[in-house]
Amino acid sequence: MDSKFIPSLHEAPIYTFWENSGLFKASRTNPAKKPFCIILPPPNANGSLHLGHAMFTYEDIMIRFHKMMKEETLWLLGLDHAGFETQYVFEKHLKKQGKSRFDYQRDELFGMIFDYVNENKKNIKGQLRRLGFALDWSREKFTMDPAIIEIVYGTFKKLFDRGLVYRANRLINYCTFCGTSLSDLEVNNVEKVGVLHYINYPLKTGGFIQIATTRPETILGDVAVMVNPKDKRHRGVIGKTVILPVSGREVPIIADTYVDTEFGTGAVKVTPNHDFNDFEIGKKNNLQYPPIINFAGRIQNTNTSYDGLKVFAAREKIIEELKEKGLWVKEEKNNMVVKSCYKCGRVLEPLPKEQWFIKVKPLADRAKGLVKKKEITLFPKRFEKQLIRILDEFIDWNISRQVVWGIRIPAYRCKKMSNVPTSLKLRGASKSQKWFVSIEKPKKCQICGECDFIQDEDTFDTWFSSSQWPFATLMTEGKKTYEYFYPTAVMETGHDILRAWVARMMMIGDFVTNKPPFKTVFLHGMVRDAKGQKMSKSKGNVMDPIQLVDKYGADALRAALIFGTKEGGDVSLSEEKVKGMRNFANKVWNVGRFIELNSKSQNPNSKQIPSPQSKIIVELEKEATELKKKYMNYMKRYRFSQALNDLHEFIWHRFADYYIEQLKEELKNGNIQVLDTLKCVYLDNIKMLHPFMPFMTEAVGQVFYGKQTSLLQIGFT
RNA sequence: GGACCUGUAGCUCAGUUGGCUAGAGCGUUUCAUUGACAUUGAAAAGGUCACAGGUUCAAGUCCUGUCAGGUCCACCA
Repeated sequence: MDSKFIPSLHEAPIYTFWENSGLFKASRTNPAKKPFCIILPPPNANGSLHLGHAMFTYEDIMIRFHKMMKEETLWLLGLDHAGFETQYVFEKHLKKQGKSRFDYQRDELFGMIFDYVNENKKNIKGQLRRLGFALDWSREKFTMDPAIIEIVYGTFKKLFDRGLVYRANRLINYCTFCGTSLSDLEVNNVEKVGVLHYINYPLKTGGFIQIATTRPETILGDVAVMVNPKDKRHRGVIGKTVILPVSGREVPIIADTYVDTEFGTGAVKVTPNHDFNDFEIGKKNNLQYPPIINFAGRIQNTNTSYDGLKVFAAREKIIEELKEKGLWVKEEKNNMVVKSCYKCGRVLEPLPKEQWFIKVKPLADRAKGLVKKKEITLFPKRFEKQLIRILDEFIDWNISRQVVWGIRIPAYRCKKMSNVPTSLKLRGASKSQKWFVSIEKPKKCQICGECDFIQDEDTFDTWFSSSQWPFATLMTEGKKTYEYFYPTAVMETGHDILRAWVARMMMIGDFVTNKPPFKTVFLHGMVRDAKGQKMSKSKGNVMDPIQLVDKYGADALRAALIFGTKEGGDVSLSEEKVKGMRNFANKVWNVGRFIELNSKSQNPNSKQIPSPQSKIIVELEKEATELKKKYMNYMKRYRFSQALNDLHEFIWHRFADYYIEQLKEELKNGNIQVLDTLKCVYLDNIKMLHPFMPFMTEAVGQVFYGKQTSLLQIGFT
C-alpha cells in the first residue's frame, strides 16, 4: 500500500472492475429478494454535468447501501433530449458559425442536433462514471428512444381519448426571440420599474376619458375602455363610445368590478389579444379584434405606418404621436412584474395561439390523494405541504412547443376539412374535434378517409416526456421488470423541480399506470459557493465537479457534498471542504495501511494474551457496535449526513486517535487479539463508509479481501 | 399580498420524540519532526444558540410575538 491514497491511481481500474463484474446490473427479478429501484433524473444531453448533478451522490449512497443489504437493486440511467433547451444551446453554436436555424430544413436541423446530442451523451456518461455512480449501464435510456416515444404517444392518446387533452386557442406566453410558446412554469417573473403613461381617449360626444397604460402600442388593438361601475368619477360615461387615438376606431366604454379604482385613473384600456386579464374580459363581453402583434414581435393588422415595427419601437413612436396630438398627459414610474423567457431573458409576449393543453385538475386531485393517503412520502417532510399547494394551484398545461428538436406531437388533422373556411372560431374544445390522435402514423385521413392528413408541426414540451420517465423507462425493459420494480422505491431530485417534474410525474404516472410512480420522494438542496451564494456564470463562482474530482478524487467531492449538510438543505461547497474530505480519505487509507503492515509483521509465535489493555478492547468493541446500530438507523431514515458525520468522528477521532494509539504498544508486542479486533472494526467501518466514499474503501477492501472481491458483494453481515 | 425556510464559534454549517460541560469542517495560536498518515498528532482560544415573552423539573430544541435574511407563488392596466 502506498503511504498516500492517490485517487487517480485507483478510480479508473476500480470503476472498470465494478462495471465488468456486473455488480451494477440488476439481473434478476427475484421475488424472494426485496426490489429497490431508483430512476436517475435524466441529465440534459446538451452540455456537461454541473455540481448539482453531483448531488446524485445521494442516490448512489442509497443504491450501494441497499445492494449491501442484499436487496435486488436497480439504478436506471437515462438522458433527456431537453427539447427547447437543447435547441437553444445548439442555436448558439450555429450563431458562432454565422448560421441560424432558418438556414436548414426541419429534418436537416433535427439531424444536426441529434449528432450534437450524441456527442454530449458520451461526455456525460463518462462524467457519471468519474463520480463513481453505480448505474446499471445495460439499461441506458434516452427520452427519444423509439420505444419511449411510443409510450409517450400512448399517453397522449389516452389523455386525448379521456378528454384530458384538448386543443384551444388562447393566450400563451410566447418568446418572439426563441420562437416558441412556453408553459406558465417556464416563465420568469422579473421585477422592474416601468413607465405608466396617462393618455386621454376622446369621447365621441366630446370630452375625454383618461386611461393609464404601460403598453401604449397596444392601443392599436383595443376593443374597449373599462371602468368600475362603483366609481363615481366615471359613472356617466358607461355605454358611451370612445374614438381610439391613432387608429380612430370606435369602441365602447364598459363596466366591470374587476377594475381597481385606486390604480391609475380608474379607467382601463382592454386589449384581449395581448393581455391575460383583458383576454378574459374580451371573452366575457364578446369583444374581439385581430391580434396586432405577430409571432415575430412586430405590429400587424393595423393598416397604419406602425405595421412591421417591433413592439418597443412602436411604443416610442406612438408616444410621440400622442404627444403631438396633445393626448399624452403624463408619465409615472411604476413597479411592475414583467414575464420573461426563462431561457433568453427577453420579455414574453402574450399572444393568442392554438395549442394542446392538458386538463390538469382531475390529474392533480388524484396526485394529491397519493400524498394524503401516504402512498407517497416526502423527505424532508415539509415539502409535502408545498406539493399539496402546487397541486392545488396547477393550471392547464400547454404542451405544444414550436421547436424542431423534440417528440413530434402525434396529432393529425383533415386537410380537406381545414380547407373549408371557418369563421374566426377562436376558442373552445370543439376545435379538437377536427383533430385525431394516433400512435402509428396513419396512411389516410381518419376523418374523411380521402385526403392527406396534416400532422401538427409542434413538438411536446420536454416535461411531458419526462413526466412519464419512471414508468416509461421500466416498461421498455419488459413486463416482468416493470412489475417487479414499479412503483420505484425513491425519487431523488432537487427541490427546485418539485413543481415542474415531481408533481407532473405523479399526475401522469398515476393516470397511466394507476399506481404512484414512486413510494418516496427525497429532495436535495442547491449547491452554493463557499459563502453560501448561488453559483452562476455571471458571478464567476461556478465550480466544475470533474475538475474537483481530478484534483481531490471523487470520494472527496462526494463526501464534501454530504458532510454537514442537512437533508433538503443547501450545500455551501468550498474547495477547502473538499480538501478536508480528501484528507479524511487519506486518513482512512492509512489506518488500513497501519493494520496491514502490522498483520505482515505479526510474530507467528504470539498467541492470544489477555493483557492489561483488554479493557480498552472491550470498550472499542462496544463503541463500534453502537456506531453500527446508529448507522443502520440513520441510513434507513434517510439521514445520510448524520451517518457520515458519525463515521467520520468515530474512525478518525476515536478509532485512530484514541484506540489505535492506546493499543499500539500491545500490537508491537504481538498481541494477536488486538490486531484481530482492530481489523474487524476497521473492515466494518470501511463497509459502512463505502456508499459515501466508494473508491477508497474498495481499494482498501481489496487489500484485505482480495483483488476480485467487492464490498458491494460482501455487504453487511 | 400568500406560503415556506433560515438566524448556533472568525467563516460554512450539524445538533429529529426537550435531558451530560452546545458540536464538526475550515481558519487562528502554542507545542510535537518522521513512528500508518504533516493530507499528521497533542493542546488552546473562540458562542448571552437573533431578540422578547411563555410552557416545563429541564428549552438551541416546543408555543406566541418582534427583528433580520432567503426561497417559491400570486399580482394593478
